[in-house]
Amino acid sequence: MKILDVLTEYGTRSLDRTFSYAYVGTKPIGPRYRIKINFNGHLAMGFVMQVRETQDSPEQFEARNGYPLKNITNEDVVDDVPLMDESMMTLAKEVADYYFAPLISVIQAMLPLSLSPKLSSEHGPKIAYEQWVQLVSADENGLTDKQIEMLRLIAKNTPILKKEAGSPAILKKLIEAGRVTLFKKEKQRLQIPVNEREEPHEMTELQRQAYQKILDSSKEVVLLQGVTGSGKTEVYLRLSETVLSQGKTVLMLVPEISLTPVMVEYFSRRFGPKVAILHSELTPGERYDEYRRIAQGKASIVVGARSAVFAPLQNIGLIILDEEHVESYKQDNAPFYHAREVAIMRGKQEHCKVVLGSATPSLETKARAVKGVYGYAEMNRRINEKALPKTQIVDLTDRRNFNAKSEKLSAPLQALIQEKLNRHEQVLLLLNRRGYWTGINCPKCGYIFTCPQCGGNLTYHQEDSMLKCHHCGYVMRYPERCPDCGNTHLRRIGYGTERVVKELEDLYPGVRVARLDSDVSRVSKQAVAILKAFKEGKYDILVGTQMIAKGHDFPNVTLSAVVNADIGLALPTYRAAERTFELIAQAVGRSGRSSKTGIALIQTYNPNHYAIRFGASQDYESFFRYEMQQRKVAKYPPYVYLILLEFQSSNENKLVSFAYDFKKDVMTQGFADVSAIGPILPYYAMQDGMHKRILLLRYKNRQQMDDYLHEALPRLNGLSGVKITVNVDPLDY
DNA sequence: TAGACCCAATCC
DNA sequence: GATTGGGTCTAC
Repeated sequence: MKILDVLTEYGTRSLDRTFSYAYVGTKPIGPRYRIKINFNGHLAMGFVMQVRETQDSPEQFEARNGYPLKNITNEDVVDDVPLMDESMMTLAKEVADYYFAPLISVIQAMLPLSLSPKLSSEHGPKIAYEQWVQLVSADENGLTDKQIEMLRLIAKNTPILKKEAGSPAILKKLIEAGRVTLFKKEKQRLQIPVNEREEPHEMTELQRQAYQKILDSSKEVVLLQGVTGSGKTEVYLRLSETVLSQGKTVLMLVPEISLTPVMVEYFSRRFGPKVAILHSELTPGERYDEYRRIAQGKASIVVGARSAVFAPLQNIGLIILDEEHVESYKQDNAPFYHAREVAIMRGKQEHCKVVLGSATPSLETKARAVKGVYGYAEMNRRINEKALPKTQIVDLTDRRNFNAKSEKLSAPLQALIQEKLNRHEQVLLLLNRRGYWTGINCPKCGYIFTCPQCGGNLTYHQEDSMLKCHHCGYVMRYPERCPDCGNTHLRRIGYGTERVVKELEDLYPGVRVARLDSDVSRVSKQAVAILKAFKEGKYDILVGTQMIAKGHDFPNVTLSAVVNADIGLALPTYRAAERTFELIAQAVGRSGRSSKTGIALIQTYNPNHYAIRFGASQDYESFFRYEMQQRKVAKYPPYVYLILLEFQSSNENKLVSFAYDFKKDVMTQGFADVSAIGPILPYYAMQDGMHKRILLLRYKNRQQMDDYLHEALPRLNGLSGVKITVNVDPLDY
C-alpha cells in the first residue's frame, strides 16, 4: 500500500506537519504534487511531501498508529507534474526554518495563484490558448476568388493568428479543402515591449575594475557600492552578459515595481526578448504565464520585485539586488521574508554570485563587507567625473528663513524654485507624507480624530475629501463638526504631498506640478505614466514620497529638495537615522545627473543631526562609522539579532499574562546576551477586535535562540487562545 | 429545556 | 482553517 504524507493548505503553526493518506489511484503521484483531501470531514487542498510503501494492510496500519487512513483516488490528484523542482523545495524549507513560518505558507508565497496548494487555486486563471492557421498546400485549383485571396494571405504569413486570417466561414472551407490546418498554442498574456538591440557601452575604468573584482572575488556575495550616477547598471549588464554566455541565467531584482520597466528595457536592449517579468502588480493571468515561461526555460533573465526572488529559474549564474538597502525588499506580513536574505540562501544553494548594489548600503550589508564576510567592489566617482550637486541645509527653526508667502516652503527654497522655473529646468520635491493635512482635532474640546479600527491618526485627503487611516485603510467622510462638542471649527495640523502641490500652485501661477505617491500609483500604470511625462518635460515640478527618490534618472532635474527631513527621525524604530540619511542622500543624488550642475536643498528642524549633515554631504563612510557606534551602544543590529513576537487575542487579560509568561520562559533559559523589550502595546494596538502586544528579543547567539524558538513556539502556540506571529529581523522597533 | 453561544481540541 | 463536541448561558 502506498502512503502519502501531505501538508494541508492551512498555514498555521499547529498544522505545520504532515498528515498521512492511503493512495489507491493509478495516476502518477510524487512529492510536490497537489491532491484534494478530506481533512477532518471537509474538502481541502493537500501538498504531497513524501510517498512511501508499507506492507501493512489498512487494518494493521490503524492498529499500529491509532487512526484509520482515508483514501486518495485518481480524481483527487490535481497535477500531472510536480509543482516545483527539488531545489525550490529546499529553498522553501530553508526560508520556513529561518523565518519560523509554516512550510506551506512559504510554498504558497512562492507560487502563482493557479499553481498554489490551496483550494482557491481552482478559481485561478487557466492557460490561455490562441488558434493559429498553418498552410498545408498553396494549390489554388477549384477555389473561389475569395478563398484564394485568403489562401494567399495565409501562404505569405504562415503561421497566422486565426482571428487575423479573416472570415471564419471562408477559413472553414479552406480547412475542409485541406489547404490549411488549425493548431492551438499557449498565449502569453503579458506583452513585453520589444526594444531595438543596442551594443554594450564602453565601460569606464572604474566600472571595468568593479566588474573584474566581482568576477574574481572568492566570496559568493559581493557588495557593489557605487555613488549615484556611477553607472552600476552597466556593470550589472556586463556581469549578466558574461553569465549568459556561459549558458546560465540571471535573476535581477529591483526594489519597486515602478523600476521594472526601466530595468527590463536595459536588459531587452542588450539581450533581446529572453526577459521575463515577475511582480505582484501583474494580473494573475500574466503572472501565471510568466511563471510558466520561466519554468519552461523560455526566459533566461528575470526582472522583478521582491517576490521574483522565487522565480523558477534553473541554472542560475547570477543574482543581482539593486538598491539593496531599500526596505521594501522585506515583506511586511507573514512570513516576513527579506528578498536579500532569500537571494543569499538561493545563491549559496545554486553556487552562484549574489551582487548587492547600492550607493548607501544597509548597515548590515556594509558591516559584513567590512568584516570580509562579503566581497566588496567600489565605484566612488560619477561617470564623466560629474561633480555631486551642491547642497544647502535650511534651518526651519530660524524664522529669518521664511517670508509671508509660505509656512512650508522656505524663502531660499522659493527663490531656487523660481530660478529653475525661469531657466526651464525641473524640480523634484520630496516629502514622506501623503495627504493634505496629517491630523485633525477640535481646538475647543481637544477631540482628536483617530482610527476606530487601529487607533492611528487620520489624514485628510483633499482629492476625495476623506479622512483616511494610512495604516489599516479605514476611511470616513470629512466631518463638518466635532462629534464630541459639535464645534464646527476644526483645527488642521501637519501637511502632506497634496498640500505642497497646492502651495506650489498658489506660489507659482501656471506652474505644472505632478504628484506621485502611493495614492496616485495605486491606479495601475499611473506611476510609470507620471514618471514618463515628467521625464519628457510635461511637468515643471514633481512632488512625491520616497518612491520618486529611487533609481530614476531625470536628466533635466537641477534642484531636488527634501521638504521636511525630520519626519523619519521621529519614527519609533532603530533605523530612523539610517532611513533619514538614505532619503537625503538619495534626494541629493537625483539632482544634476546630466551636463547641468545640480543643487539640493534640505529643510529641517534638526540642522545639526548627524544623519542630516552626513546625508547632505553624501558622506556615507562617516555616517556608517557614526551610526555603527550608536547601534553598538544601543544594542541594535548589526551588533545583535532581533526577533519581534506579536501576540494576539480577543481576551486582553489572557493576552497580557501569556506575553509575560513567554518572556519569562525565554529569560529563564540562562542564555547569555539576551534581552527582551516588552511586552509593550504596539503603535497599532488593535486589529479587528483583537488586542495585541509585542515582545522584542535581542540576542547574539543565533543558533541558540533558533533552537529554543523551534522548541518553544510549537509548545506555547495557541495556548489560551493567543496567536503568535514571528517577525525575524524586523525593520521597525 | 431547547437553542444560542463560546472555547478548546482535533484533523491522518 | 474548518468542524465538532462539550460546557455554560439564556429566554420562555
